[in-house]
Amino acid sequence: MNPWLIVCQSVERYALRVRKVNTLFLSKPAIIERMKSGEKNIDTIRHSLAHLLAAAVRELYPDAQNAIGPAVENGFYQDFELPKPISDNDLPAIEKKMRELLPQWAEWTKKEVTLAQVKKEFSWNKYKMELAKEFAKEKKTLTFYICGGFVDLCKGGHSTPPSEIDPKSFKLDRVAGAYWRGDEKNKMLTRIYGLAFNTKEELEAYLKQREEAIRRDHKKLGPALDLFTFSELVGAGLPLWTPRGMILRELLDNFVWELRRARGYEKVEIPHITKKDLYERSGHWDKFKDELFRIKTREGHEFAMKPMNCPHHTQIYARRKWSYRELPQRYANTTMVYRDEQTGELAGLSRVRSITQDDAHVFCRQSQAVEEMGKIWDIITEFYRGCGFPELRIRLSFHDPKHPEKYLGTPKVWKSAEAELQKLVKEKGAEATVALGEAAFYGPKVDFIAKDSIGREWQVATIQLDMNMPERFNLSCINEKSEEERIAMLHAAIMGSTERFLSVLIEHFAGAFPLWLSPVQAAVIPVSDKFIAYGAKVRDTLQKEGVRVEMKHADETLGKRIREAEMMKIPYILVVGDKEVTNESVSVRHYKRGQEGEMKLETLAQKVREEIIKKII
RNA sequence: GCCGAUGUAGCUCAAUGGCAGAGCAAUCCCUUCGUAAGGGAAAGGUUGGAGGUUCAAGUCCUCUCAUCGGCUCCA
Repeated sequence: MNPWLIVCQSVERYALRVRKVNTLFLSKPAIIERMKSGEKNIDTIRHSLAHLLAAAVRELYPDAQNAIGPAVENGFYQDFELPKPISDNDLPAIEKKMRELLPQWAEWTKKEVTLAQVKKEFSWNKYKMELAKEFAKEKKTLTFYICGGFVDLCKGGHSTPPSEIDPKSFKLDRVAGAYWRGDEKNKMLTRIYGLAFNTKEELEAYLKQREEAIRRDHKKLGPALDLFTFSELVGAGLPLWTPRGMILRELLDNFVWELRRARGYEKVEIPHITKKDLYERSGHWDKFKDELFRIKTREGHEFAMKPMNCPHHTQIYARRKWSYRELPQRYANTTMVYRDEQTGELAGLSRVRSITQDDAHVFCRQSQAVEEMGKIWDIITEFYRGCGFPELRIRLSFHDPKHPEKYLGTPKVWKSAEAELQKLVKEKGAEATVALGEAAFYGPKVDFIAKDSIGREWQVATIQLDMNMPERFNLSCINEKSEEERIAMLHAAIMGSTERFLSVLIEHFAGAFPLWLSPVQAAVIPVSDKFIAYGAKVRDTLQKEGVRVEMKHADETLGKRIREAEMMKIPYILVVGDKEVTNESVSVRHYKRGQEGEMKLETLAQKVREEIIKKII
């Protein structure tokens, strides 16, 4: 297999894994195209630096075997099997060696070789040998690329001589583990990541952006703003929600519910456990048994914590026979699901074991499916607009017509559903990319991708058409001809996972939420405790308007109390003293707009109320 | 789960194998202040947990839990 393919596949898997769609990732053909063209570009520089890294490591650790080393987003990496583990602390020495070698790397030499020649040159390196044998089998030309006396088995893609690379434009970043060829069953290699850009300035800009991302990290900001916490006693991946965090969660959930209610959704509720029978029927027991938290009753019966809600919801639908006139049935349910994720995968709120889903399922005739999807679409766009993501990128995940066997349902059903989805996109005046082969086996999807304030893209919502569940649970309605008709089912989560959505939201706003979402919307600060009575009046007036407001007592200096309110990112800081008492006013300081001066209490209350209702960002 | 790193007071961080410390927060006292840190006192610890080496362990070793960066997986 071509090492580039391995790289590209792992890059794609990475993108999927974090469900973060990074525009900087090049598609597989694009990388290969650029490598082939040999044009001077950043990828060839990065690729060359990977060779240089291999050479430096081989000099410092003569027993090291280098595996593959491609260009990736922001830089490059090289995998090694090392006699002794190394850590980030060893990177400066390797980096120094790279810079030392750099001037000697003035020219690339390409040499076509036979398998015998590879065997001779790389007898010490089982990874290169494995690749070479495979290429030979596939009748590919084997090539050596030599630079600065360092020979590597490589497909090519080097234009700039490394000696021309600015030594300050690259930097070794970190050490990580990676499986040989990305396969869990294979040996774990040591991967050294490097950063590389065209210029020193670009590298510095990237490092700065990364710092910005760290500043916004929800794992730090969440506890700092007192939104959630973790406990070692409770366990990894099980966030605990504080009063302030709960305000946020409820506001978001109510918003979703408001949008749903207007479109005919009804609330349902389900237990968090079930007999295993439900998942045996749905097919999840077999396929996902490793990820189920299982429970054995004292009588020996096996139960499981629910990892999803659809099977439960199907049983609400299945409680009786339905006339086609009563469809669609739309069930909404915000509830937690539990998945036994691998500990190494858990990360803040982005990946947890107790996941809140704002889940909804629509049970409808197949002929109604696209119209219902349109309604969900509207909910999604309105919701995300209200949360500060005015523009969403849309991806239609369709089936791969070359492999009809991989999908449930007839090609005809797929074709017509997909054609209608295309029509829907047009009706909505949206643009969408079509991703063939990205559909679930049970139906096509519409995926929504949001861009955050520092340019990162996140897949946030999806609408899925499910032709599998109705089949497995024999869900139907009685149609006009008095026949049993198989229905369709839609999965309609808006936030998807509340936890994951909050992680994106916290980072998007760097914790400074829009007014309507702020757990505390205003802080009243009396200049001294002579003004506590008036402060209380201000607080009560705003509270009557539904504003979440706190008063900060005067046992600390004014400056300090303002600082505390600022650090908690409270939108309105209202200072009251002599002048304000006389004028029935407040002195307004806004967390984004700064000092706003004196304002009549009445005027402020009205203004704040309006800002909340209109969900101004 | 795998590779690597980290874990000291609520938070941020000190401490050659030799008496576990500072700032902030919390508490109490003084201060009553006009837009991002007023002053003082007292308190806060089984150094994540368990075991081991040593005259002596925060420091070295083993196991374990948690966190971070990756890998693998994800309905």
